[in-house]
Amino acid sequence: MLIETPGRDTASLFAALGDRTRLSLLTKLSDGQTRSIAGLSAGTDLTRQAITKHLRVLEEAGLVISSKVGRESQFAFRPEPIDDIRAYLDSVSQQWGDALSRLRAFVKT
Amino acid sequence: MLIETPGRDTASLFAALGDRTRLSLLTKLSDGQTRSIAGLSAGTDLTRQAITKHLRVLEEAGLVISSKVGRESQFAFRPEPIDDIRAYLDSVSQQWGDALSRLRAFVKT
DNA sequence: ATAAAACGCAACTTCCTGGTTGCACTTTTC
DNA sequence: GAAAAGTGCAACCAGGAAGTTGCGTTTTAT
Repeated sequence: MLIETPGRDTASLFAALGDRTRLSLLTKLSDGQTRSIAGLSAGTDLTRQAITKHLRVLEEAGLVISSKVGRESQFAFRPEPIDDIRAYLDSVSQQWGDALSRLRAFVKT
Repeated sequence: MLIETPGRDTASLFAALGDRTRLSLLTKLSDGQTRSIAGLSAGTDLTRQAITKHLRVLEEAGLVISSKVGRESQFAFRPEPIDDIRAYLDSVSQQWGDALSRLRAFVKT
């Protein structure tokens, strides 16, 4: 059987999560509450602009969605891409598990 | 309840996976077979050195382990960190799920 | 109607990343 | 023992990422 090469978007997904600030933003938003940029910047030692950039990265990865409400733009968590990541982890884990099984069978012989 | 901020190493784990080349290397190695740098470089359009650098990144993240055997260094998949990633995804998903539950309960009232 | 809040855009800086090349070193192989 | 295979190390380069500052625009509040 062919080894399935992971899609390019899977890598970008991981890359979007590969930053402490973004990870923390996503963790906050995962409680289902919608937050503005100012709200997400409060309590951070970063600039509002920096937070904005990170949010755009998360949005491009599909992990977050934004909509303008009045003068502020609200961001919300979007869980769908998480499944893609799980799918990759599962495929890797399964291959690894299969290898272990074969190894055990071989040793027992 | 406090929102648990993800550890800094979780971010580096994601970062290590946030590259197509590294993702592909890890996918190959996840079949349990040990491979040399030359073996992993074969079939790639990249230099052996580039592959080496990627392998070092994976190794620092703990996703791979290496050992010198004669003149070549063998790399093997290391599944433990995968659980850390799953743990993060689960925590995020659970928070999200809880939020949905509360929302449904509220609407039904 | 003014002031303040919340944001977008753009320029700029700094640092990291992905990648290459060149060379030296150690093991194998013939 | 000489050639070839497999690496490691260091320098170097281009481009992208993270972050800041400055300024203009649109809403909201007083």
